[in-house]
Amino acid sequence: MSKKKSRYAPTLNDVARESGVSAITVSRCFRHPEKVSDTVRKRVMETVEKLGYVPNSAASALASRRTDVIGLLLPSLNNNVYLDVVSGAFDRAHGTRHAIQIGNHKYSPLEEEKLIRIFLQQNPAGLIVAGGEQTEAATEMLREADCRVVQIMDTDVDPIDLVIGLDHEKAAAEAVAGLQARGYQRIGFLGARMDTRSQKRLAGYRRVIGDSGGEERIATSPMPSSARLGAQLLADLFARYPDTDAVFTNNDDIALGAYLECQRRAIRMPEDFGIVGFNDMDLLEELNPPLSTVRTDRYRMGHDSVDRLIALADTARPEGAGVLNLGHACMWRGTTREG
Amino acid sequence: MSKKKSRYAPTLNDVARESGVSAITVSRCFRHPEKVSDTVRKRVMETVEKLGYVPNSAASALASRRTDVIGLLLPSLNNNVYLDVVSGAFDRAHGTRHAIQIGNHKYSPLEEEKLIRIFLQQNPAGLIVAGGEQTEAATEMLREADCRVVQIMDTDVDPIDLVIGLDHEKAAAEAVAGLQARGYQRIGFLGARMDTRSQKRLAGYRRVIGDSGGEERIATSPMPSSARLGAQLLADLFARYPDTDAVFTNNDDIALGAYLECQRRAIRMPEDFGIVGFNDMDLLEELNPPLSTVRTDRYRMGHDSVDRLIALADTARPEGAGVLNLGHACMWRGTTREG
DNA sequence: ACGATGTATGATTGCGCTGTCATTGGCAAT
DNA sequence: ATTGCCAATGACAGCGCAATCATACATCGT
Repeated sequence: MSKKKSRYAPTLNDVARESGVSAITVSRCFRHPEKVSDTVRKRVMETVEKLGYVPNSAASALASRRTDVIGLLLPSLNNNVYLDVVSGAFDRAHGTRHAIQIGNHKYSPLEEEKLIRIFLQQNPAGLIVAGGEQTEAATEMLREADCRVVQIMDTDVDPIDLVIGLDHEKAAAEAVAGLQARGYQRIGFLGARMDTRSQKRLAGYRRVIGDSGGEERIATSPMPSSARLGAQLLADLFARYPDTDAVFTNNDDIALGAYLECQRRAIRMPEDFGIVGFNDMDLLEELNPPLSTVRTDRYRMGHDSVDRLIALADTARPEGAGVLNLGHACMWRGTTREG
Repeated sequence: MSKKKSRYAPTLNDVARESGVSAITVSRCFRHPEKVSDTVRKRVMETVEKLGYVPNSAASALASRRTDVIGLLLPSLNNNVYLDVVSGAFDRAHGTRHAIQIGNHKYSPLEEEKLIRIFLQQNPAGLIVAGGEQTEAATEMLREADCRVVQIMDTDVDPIDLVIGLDHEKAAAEAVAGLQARGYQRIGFLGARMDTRSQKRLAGYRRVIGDSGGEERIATSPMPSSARLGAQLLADLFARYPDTDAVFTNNDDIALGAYLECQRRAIRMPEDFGIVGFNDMDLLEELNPPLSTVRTDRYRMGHDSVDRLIALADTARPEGAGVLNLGHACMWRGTTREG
């Protein structure tokens, strides 16, 4: 299975010679096609096809001091939420000259700072960062960066260029208020891996419970989310507050665990117990009864981030800033009573 | 929100001047640290730290004609199976100088060929490709490539360098035989998106059913997998073969759909009906009853691929080839009778 | 008809780094 | 002391491309 030395790959010069133009003209056919006459461009592109020429991105990056890479910094890759973001980002980048480069910092701000430094050194076309937990230094770097930065997931962060996300506290508050409106009175909160967004959802829960003079019933864990953990958290909550009649959960994994724990205990949903999850994973709707949850559009966060970055890439600096709230939707289904 | 021009980033020369050595020595501190004396390396690294120097990967790639990028070509990003692969790959690459670059060809061999061409042009440190559905041209490129290629997912493909996967047909055959051993006699197959691997699982099913003189009961769909589709496929199967007493499914999404459809129809599992899924998603075990399935180790496929590529990167060509079968394990749980 | 303006193309240069080969100095063997 | 060798370091060139400036030619208005 020995390998041949990779054959001499054609360069810009080869294409230029073959099509009887200068190298820079070939380069222009890729970078600034509008500056080349149709006849020449057509001829060059035929040669490109014929020789199987593919631009060397390293040389291009070195000479132009920029790349077509869009960095996507995520706190986790073990989570369906971020898979959807990734999926949206790749779908949008597909077929463009842009490539998505993922970085996974595993919820570590220090690791994130390191990744930001590395990514920025490569002069990316843009950077997408999830969440607002950067270190001082990281924020500073992003602010000074020579590329656009999109912050996704939350809306209540200090915008650098563009923010695309949703209001987690508001979404949580709506969900909890919705439970109350449906007649549930002793509502608990179940949460895992209490990162910033989870904290915001908890804050939303607290606000509504506080406003209505209710008692806070909270079970959380620093562990990553899972259905198993959701079941444990519900068991924990019942041990401390046996009369709890509903829970709002941090996310759908936890909700599913709570749901299954209720089934095990033969607790009737929605009559005797209500559950609302968060994110609206696909399978929830298939359950019997289908699980109520708060729908969020992670796919679009990834997709639109890349879309905006591509659109803004060659634009003058100042415009295009702001906050884009993708919103949320409470999906009241079978695990909650009629409103 | 206007941005400052990115400040002058320190280069190799800056570090060299600052630490009183030549540029090439600084370069060596990164690329070949063993060729630099401890004292000099320590001094250089302190300067690197002090100036916040980060190597310019484009310049490095151009000069050395190689990059530290490992390409990971996948057929989908909407699938937990590949998320696990990605997760494993990123975990292994984390903290090394290697970066993972994902490509998503959406089950299109032509798209895959295009991606392979683009990736190879960048002189990657290695390439990981999922599945064995390449075009002729793609296979040829991989064979001639100047880097190691790891083919993952399957084991029964023609190895280029290294193959890491499992035997889908055998795994399916074991699962179906296991159902028979547990007393199920009229076993169906449910499958979605019938890609190569799905076909192999179907082949395993057919072989066992054929060998035992049973009747094939197959419901498939070209659509992507989902719980909803699983429910539909089971309904379809029941419509055609009402006396079916078990199903082996293509994957866990389909299995989950079938499972929920059984619940809806109040079909008792495992007494009156058996289900075996494929892949062992986390949540299956939490169901009541827990879903039987075939465990596969996608995380390790991603992880070990990167591990081998890093280990082999600087190694002479010929060794390290072969097939690594990560195996599988039938998890007999609550949706199948005792054996 | 003439310069003014614009459009298409080319020549030169250097981006930051590393491969290659050359040089230096220290040390063991003779 | 001389030779040979190896480890440590340096000088230089060039990787493939695109920014910049220069040039040739066409088009237009007066």
